[in-house]
Amino acid sequence: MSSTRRIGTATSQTRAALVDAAEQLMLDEGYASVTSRRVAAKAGLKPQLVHYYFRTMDDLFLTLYRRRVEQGLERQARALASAQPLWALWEFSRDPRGTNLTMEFIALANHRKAIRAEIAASAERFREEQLKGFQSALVRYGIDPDEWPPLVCTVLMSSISRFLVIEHETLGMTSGHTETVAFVERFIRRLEGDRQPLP
Amino acid sequence: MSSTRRIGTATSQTRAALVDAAEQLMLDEGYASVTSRRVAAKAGLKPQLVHYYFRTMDDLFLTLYRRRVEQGLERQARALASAQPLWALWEFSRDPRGTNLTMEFIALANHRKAIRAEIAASAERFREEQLKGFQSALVRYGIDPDEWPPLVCTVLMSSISRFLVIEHETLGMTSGHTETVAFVERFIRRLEGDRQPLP
DNA sequence: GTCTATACTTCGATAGAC
DNA sequence: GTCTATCGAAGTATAGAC
Repeated sequence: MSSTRRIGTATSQTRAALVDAAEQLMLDEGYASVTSRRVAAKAGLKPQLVHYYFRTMDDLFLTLYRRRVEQGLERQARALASAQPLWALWEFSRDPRGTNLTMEFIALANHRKAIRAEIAASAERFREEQLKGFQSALVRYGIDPDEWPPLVCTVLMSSISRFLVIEHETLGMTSGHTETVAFVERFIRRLEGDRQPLP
Repeated sequence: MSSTRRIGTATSQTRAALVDAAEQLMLDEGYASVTSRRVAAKAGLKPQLVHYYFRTMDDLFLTLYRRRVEQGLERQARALASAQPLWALWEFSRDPRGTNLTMEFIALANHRKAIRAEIAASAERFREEQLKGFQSALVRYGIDPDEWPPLVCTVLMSSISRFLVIEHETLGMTSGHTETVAFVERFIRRLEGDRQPLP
């Protein structure tokens, strides 16, 4: 299948530098700016090196994406295992950096099938883990699952946080944001009390 | 300022055909596929014609966007003026075509400042109109505005509908969707009863 | 007013030098 | 194992022919 060319070890520092540069570019200027030339320039390297370490640009995107998913799942797991899982997940979901990257990947997925499949799969994993966390938390708080199904709660929290971040970070919009945040946090506070400072 | 070149009347059929082609491309393959060459190919025209009718690609994007905004505001106004404004707005917001295009433009806005400003401005207009509609509707239904602020309701409905459309249309995800839709519609039904078929 | 010939830039990717 | 010289295709945009 693959030509005998290229090897590029997985532990190479150059390789890692290229992934870092790609991530930064994607955040700063969008996925369309993540080209072999611009990534290399940002890392202070020659453009051809991108194609040495990654057979195609899709390879680079997938490598970057998987690295992010690992970090994200780990952070989410820590949030869900904490003393105030709802507060922690809400804060985690509102982190602009994560959402901005995710949105870029979703836009990218629109015309890159390999990436679309990867994102859909990982999104399901995030949701599954969230669901487990919400289920046990809501039971613990004595919430009636018929009135507030845990699955619905995870979808609601994801959609609200994502939407606010997109509007604010990408468009600079703010109208209705503080009110909506206060609204959501009123619910969380009823169940988990005030947010406790982390150790 | 502008060179003496190009005129391209606003009523030209060729011009309209290019905008149509751009819109279709954007929906089918994402904004990155909206290039002068591909737009022209889709319309069965020479690539250079794009630059005759639109000085830059940004011009084309803005023309397309403004056309969509006009249509969207009109449809939203009709929804809000109808007998069941909450049902109508919920259905309007869940229309995949509108959301898909909007998401593409938001992604595009990430690295095109002229477009970012335009989108932010129009998003505020949509929200303002929605707020007015929700305000009068919720008053009519006897809802306590301290418990359910109309502004928060508009943000909630927008975020949930957008999010579901993105997940479903772009990623093919469905987990939790029917449950969440049912959850939202239970609220709407309490206020407006069953959805009445349109005349 | 409408369209074409053409310039210039940047893209992804490969073959081959060290 | 690492990097460079180079190619062909595609991008935006302009000047000028009809």
